Amino acid sequence: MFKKVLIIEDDAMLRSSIVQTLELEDLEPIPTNGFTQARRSIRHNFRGVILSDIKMPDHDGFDVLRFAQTKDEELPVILLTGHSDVPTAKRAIKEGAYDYLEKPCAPDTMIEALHRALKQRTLIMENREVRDELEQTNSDQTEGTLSERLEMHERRIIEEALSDADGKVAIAAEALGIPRNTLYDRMGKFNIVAKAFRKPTGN
Amino acid sequence: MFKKVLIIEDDAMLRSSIVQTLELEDLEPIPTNGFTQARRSIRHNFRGVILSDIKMPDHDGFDVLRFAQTKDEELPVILLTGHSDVPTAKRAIKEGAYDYLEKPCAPDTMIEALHRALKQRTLIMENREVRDELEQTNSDQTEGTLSERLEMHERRIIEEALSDADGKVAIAAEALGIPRNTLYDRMGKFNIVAKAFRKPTGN
DNA sequence: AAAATTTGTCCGAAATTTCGGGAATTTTTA
DNA sequence: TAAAAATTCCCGAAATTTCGGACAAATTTT
Repeated sequence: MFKKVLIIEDDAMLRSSIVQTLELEDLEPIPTNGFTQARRSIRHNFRGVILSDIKMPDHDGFDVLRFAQTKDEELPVILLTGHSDVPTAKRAIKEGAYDYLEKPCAPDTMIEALHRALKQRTLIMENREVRDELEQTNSDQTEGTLSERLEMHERRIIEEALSDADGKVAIAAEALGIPRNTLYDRMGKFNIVAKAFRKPTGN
Repeated sequence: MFKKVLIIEDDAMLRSSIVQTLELEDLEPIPTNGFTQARRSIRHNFRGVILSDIKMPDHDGFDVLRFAQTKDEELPVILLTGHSDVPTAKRAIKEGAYDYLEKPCAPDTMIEALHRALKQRTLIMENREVRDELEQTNSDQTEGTLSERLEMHERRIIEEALSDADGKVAIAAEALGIPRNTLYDRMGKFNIVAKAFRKPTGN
């Protein structure tokens, strides 16, 4: 599970207090004093969540939220808000903020919210990874001649076997259940050289 | 996104109030009056989350939580708790509850928490689906003779082509770039009959 | 109902693949 | 360094695959 929490808070005291709270919970706070400083950390595939004050000198929490959404639509942003700003925070949620915390808030409450956000972020990133993987393995071949597709597959099988056998043709041939000579025949057809598959680790 | 919310609440008034709140938000409440009644709805792959009172005549929220976890480790459970029971709720969170709400709670707050839980549940289920799919397509063949693996693949290609061609061998053959007769040869080898691929829609 | 098209099967020649044997060369092992 | 093993290539016979032609049966179109 992810642990990074990008903290955007101009009040130095509060900021370090939050950092301490998170560190006690084995999270990884990344403290910043405002939007400008935080900006470069906010990027697609950020492996964590954002915890931002809503009211700051230069920019407000909405700036953070909007910027985060341009970088990654599914990057959870939790806003810290004073009691009088709760309606603002609710509006922020409608615009995609993940949650808000009313200042001052109990450490427990903050940790609970962060855990939920981090869990969601982890799930989102896992989802993306698995989907990418699926797309790759699925992009096998959907067009082309039967023989072209079969040759593509045969090449892959042979290369995989050679790779597993550390480039040793004899071993690969046995694994594939064919005589060495036959494998050489096939390799010749596909312009595969065994050397390319030797020494998978180091050199 | 999922919308089901299994409500476990013995107080009929509060229960119907919650139902109304959820319906206004286009969610799908499933009201029950206690653990016994809810039990049969709690199952693996439930497409929603659980919202349960923590203090009830027959069983308490922990019973619900534990039972849910035996059915599905990743089924979010939100607990409704009186003010005096907040410490209990925090303990429940450590045991895997997703969140808790202090009674009486503002409809907005409840909806926000439910949305987060439903979003997480949706992500979890998507994750499972994609992983299953990946496992299937990945279980191609990692062992066996070269010819065995190639034949398996050839069979799949042919069946896919026939399926696309509505079981018409001539069309499938053209798509595969081979003469019709050759495809018949191959089909004979694999015991594939074209009829099996006809009429994919209706009859 | 007749005509036209498609299906499914068989045949046989040409092309390709398989595979054992052999042998020169390189790499690894002892 | 000597021996053992593996690589890479060539050959040729046996087996398999490809593919066009032909044709009866089944289906669809007209």
